[in-house]
Amino acid sequence: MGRSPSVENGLKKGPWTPEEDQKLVQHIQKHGHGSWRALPKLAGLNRCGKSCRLRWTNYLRPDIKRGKFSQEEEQTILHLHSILGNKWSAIASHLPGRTDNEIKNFWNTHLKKKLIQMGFDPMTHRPRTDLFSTLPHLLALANLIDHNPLEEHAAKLQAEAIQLAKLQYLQYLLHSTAPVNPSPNSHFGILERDSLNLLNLIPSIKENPVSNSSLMENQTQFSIENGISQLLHQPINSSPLPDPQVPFNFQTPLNTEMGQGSNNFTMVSQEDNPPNSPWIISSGSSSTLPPLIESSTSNPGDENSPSSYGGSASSWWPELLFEEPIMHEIP
DNA sequence: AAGAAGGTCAACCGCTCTCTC
DNA sequence: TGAGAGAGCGGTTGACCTTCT
Repeated sequence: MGRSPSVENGLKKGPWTPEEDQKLVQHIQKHGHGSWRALPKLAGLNRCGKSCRLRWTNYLRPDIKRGKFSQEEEQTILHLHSILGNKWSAIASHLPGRTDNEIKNFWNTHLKKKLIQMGFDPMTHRPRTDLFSTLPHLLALANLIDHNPLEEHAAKLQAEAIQLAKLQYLQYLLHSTAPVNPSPNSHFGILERDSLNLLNLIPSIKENPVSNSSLMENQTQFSIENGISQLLHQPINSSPLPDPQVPFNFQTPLNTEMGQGSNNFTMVSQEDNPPNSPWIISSGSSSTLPPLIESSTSNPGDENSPSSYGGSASSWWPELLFEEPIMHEIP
């Protein structure tokens, strides 16, 4: 493994021999490493100090833990990576006996691939923007009973995604059900019923705290709890104009029709969206279903604009079934 | 059984950060 | 305050290993 031995500037490179290891260990045990640059000469090694430091910290240190990563360690890495990103040394500091190099390798060879296979962006830990192509994963994860750490992590993220979509739609409904003088016979009554039904879904977030820890620890990411709190404290008859305090961006005209049939949506990449919004689903070419969110960054016809994906809302959000077309008025 | 393809991981490279003078 | 040296970090490489065909 490693590289073939070579000599550059009189210094040896490549794999370490047992003799070299022994010299390095004996020297450090006796004198400490001191200056790494000076160490090779003092230890009688024909290596550069950097190579010695790497060999010691990644392989020879007595407190190094070898062997397979446990499920607990795997879970920790996933969790920390979702917060810290590729800060391997920072992640390693939370895993006694594991080196940054080892964790980095484990990530690149195992976890990253698994996340990709499950439809997640390994950098953001969010479902990839092509939501409809990853729908099968999403649905499969909903039925997970296996408590594999990765699947658990994935399930949390997917649950978070679904709950976020629900929250977005709920807020849309709250805005759209803002009657000045509600009448029991008006269409608003139906929409209020839908809103209440949606509100009933919310406790599932509290009961099943999705990625709470990571979201809470990473203040730059959207917090579901904050979203709920803000949502539930918002007056029902609030202005239909977007509330800057609410992390969703509702600028959708409300003279759209809730109904059946396929609808096109555009998933807008996370990078294009406000920092508080993990992603945005914007309206696409069809208007038979109210857009969940109108994205200001979406520009149909523009080549650089996000791609459109066909799909029906009820297929990716099975709990929200529209039994009858409901018209609602422009506030 | 043998070659190909893909996976693994130790080690290197180059950049950045921190410390000292 | 700026320059230089040393240390640390993340990305990449490439030889060996394992699995597949």
